[in-house]
Amino acid sequence: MKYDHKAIEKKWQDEWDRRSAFVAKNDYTLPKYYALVEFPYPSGQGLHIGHPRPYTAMDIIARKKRMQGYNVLFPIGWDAFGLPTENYAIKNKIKPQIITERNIATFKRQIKSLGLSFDWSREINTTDPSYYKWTQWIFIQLFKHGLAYKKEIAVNFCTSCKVVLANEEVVGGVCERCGGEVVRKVKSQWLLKITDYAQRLIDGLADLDFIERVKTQQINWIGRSDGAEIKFGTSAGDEIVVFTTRPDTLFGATYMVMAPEHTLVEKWISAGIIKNADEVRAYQAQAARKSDFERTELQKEKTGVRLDGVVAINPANGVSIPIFISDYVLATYGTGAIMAVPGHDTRDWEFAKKFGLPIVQVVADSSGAEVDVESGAYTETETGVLVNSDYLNGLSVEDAKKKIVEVLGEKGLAQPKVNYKLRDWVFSRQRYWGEPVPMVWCEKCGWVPLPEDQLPLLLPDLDEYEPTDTGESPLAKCEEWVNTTCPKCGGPGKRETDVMPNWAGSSWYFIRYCDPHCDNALASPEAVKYWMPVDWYNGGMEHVTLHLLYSRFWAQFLYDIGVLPYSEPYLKRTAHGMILGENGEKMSKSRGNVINPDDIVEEYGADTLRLYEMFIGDFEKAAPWSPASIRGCRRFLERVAALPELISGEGVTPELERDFHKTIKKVTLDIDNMKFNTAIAAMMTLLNKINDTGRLTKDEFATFITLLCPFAPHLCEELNQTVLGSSELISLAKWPEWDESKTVDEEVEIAVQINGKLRGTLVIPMGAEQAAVVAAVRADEKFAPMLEGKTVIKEIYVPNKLVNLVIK
RNA sequence: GCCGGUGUGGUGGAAUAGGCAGACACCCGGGACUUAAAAUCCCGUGAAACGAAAGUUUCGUACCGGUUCGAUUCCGGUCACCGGCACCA
Repeated sequence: MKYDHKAIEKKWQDEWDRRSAFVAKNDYTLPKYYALVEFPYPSGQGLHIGHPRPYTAMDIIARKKRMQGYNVLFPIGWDAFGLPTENYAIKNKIKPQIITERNIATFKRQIKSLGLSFDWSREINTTDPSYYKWTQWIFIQLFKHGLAYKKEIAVNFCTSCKVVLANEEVVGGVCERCGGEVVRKVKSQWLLKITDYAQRLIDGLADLDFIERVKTQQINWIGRSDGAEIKFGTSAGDEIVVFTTRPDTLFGATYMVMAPEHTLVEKWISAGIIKNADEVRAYQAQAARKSDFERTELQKEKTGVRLDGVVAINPANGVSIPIFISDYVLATYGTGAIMAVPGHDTRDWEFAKKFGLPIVQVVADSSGAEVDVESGAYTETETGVLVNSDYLNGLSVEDAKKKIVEVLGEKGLAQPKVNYKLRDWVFSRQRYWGEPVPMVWCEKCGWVPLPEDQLPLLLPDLDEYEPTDTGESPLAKCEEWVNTTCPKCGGPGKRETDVMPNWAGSSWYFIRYCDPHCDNALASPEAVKYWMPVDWYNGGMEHVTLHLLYSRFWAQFLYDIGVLPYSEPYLKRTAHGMILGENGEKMSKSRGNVINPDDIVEEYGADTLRLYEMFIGDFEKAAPWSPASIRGCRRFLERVAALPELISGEGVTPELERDFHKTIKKVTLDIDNMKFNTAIAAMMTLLNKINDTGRLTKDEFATFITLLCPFAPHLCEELNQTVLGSSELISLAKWPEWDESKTVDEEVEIAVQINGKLRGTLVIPMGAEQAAVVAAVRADEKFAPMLEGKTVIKEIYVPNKLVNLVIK
């Protein structure tokens, strides 16, 4: 058969559509399988050559599961709210709705050209009011349960996008999206209390089949620290509470540091206690001006100001110690104040050196010997032993931690405490192209959520989307929309003008797929119970601390309020590696190494592109694009297309039959382990063997194209129809099974070693006994002379692999 | 600095409950077919040395060392690169 991919591919894509081949069945008695890929943001650039990699991988898994008899849900949709579309709208004076529609059309055409077995009847779009109605509904539930609240906070503000960013969106001190400068600004924002779920988000990971690097990255991001809170008295009468993970070192605390924003500073200045108030104010102002970027840049040199006129008292020994403010102490973590132990903390040591503060050693090495804390902090905790610490002397660090909290705890001065790095999720964006927050401000009632029958709260149709210079949302200009009545008291009210971040819609989309047209719930409880949780979710590493964490948080919340019957949405999570440019660098316009998938589909066909993206290397690792290598995949498919010429009526050959069983086993297991590259290599090897054999049976040919079908479905459908004369879809055929006994060869070639060095090979019957193998080696004309006159002092035999004779 | 990952031919990559390193493919070289080229097919292809040849030997999985009959795989140390976090007390 001449392999004309252009004629074949469109034909079968249409045929799959016509027969609704991949539509998931709503028969909840069938065994189900839910395979999920991260739905794309339909950007103006069109599909990236990286997209087909995870899509094809999950497509192969979905197709194989379907062929194995599962009712498979493999859905797709569009995560379409977001800044790039809005920025494009501003620049080109086109409505975001229209741009989004266009981009989706392009993406859809491109994705369809790849022959992915998505269930298009369940296509969703986060910007569709029937979808974001339920995003808004979830927000209201969060509000009703006290998990959404509005607060004046210092937020990350991108000066270029003019928008507030979540901590997760600030990368290296600059805006993740545009690279613009990020400054801190105080604004009233909606926040979601993800911190309430910090521990559950850690604990939940234990039983999930997530790849290890995803788990550790989430755990590190949540950042649990076990320690204690300790109260320090002051000469001003107020108490300073600190959080520390090293309460054992309390006797070594020689000064204290508070964040410049700490409320006590303000209180003491107003009370006239602080004598150098001007200096303190100047430092506060300077710290507030610094952007995150400057803070990290300037971190080498410690700065700070001593509060003159007030001292603290170390509760362990009653010693008076000075108090400083410094921006190396963060207002947002712990209590915003620390006890400084310069002998055993690197940061405190640097600060103490700079300000000439005393450095006291309270931990010695395991032998109890003094260590030098003048030239650097001693931070060893495993083997350290306490010294200069009264009743803690001689204890290990671990024991001392417990003891001191116990002793001070009795006086009410200390208690165990757990802290997390995770902060609440800043949920407001002062932009246009997002879900409106369904809340009304009423002077009398405060913030009031819209009643459910007023959802969705539609995004008004504007002509101007520019954010204002004050950082207010463009919606604020739309007075007829802003001014409304309070749903509670009927008095005048004003709508919230900020919109949700683009992480909102993607935090629950996998639930909507279960029942995408449901109009009285996120999805019907029966559908959710049947389809959820997602059996296998593949996505990028870049979403581990954002989307993946946020969506687990929402799922846990929805479980708590009885909407989801499972608290964890995804059973299994894997991550794909990036496709890099030919030069091994990340693909980008500026580097000029971008490959357009349309060109590849046009020249080689979708089947070749699919095959190549799976063959390129280890699925989890990044791999450079190679225009030369892709030809090898095309050649393989051409040889497959030529295979029918070899079909003969003669029976199977036992050797080839064994090769088939081995290949079925290998491909089946490799797909389950995402080892697509070796699965393809196995099929290539089998094809080479068929060509060497020179003939194969019709059944064997059918088996071959069934195995290959998930990888190159168009060609296999065509061969199934034209060569085998089938009117059924091979995409829905039964997956081949192997007979274990037929995967075993009768004879096997083993390695023969003498003194651990390879000396040759020997063919022996499969499963031969050690004595027989050694005898065969001794009798062999090649090995016998090597053994002559020597004594064998040890025989090592690994069945069917190797024999090693140690001689003297 | 901390956490995680990765280092294998000219290239992408195989092979680790320790057991014939380099599967499969790309590139390259030689040959067949062709007036010629492309395509296709066949053969070769880690390096070095010896040999007329079949072949033989030595070296070789970032580097140094250890355990073992045997190490790409395990252990200790070093270096390089990639990703994440980063004054989190």
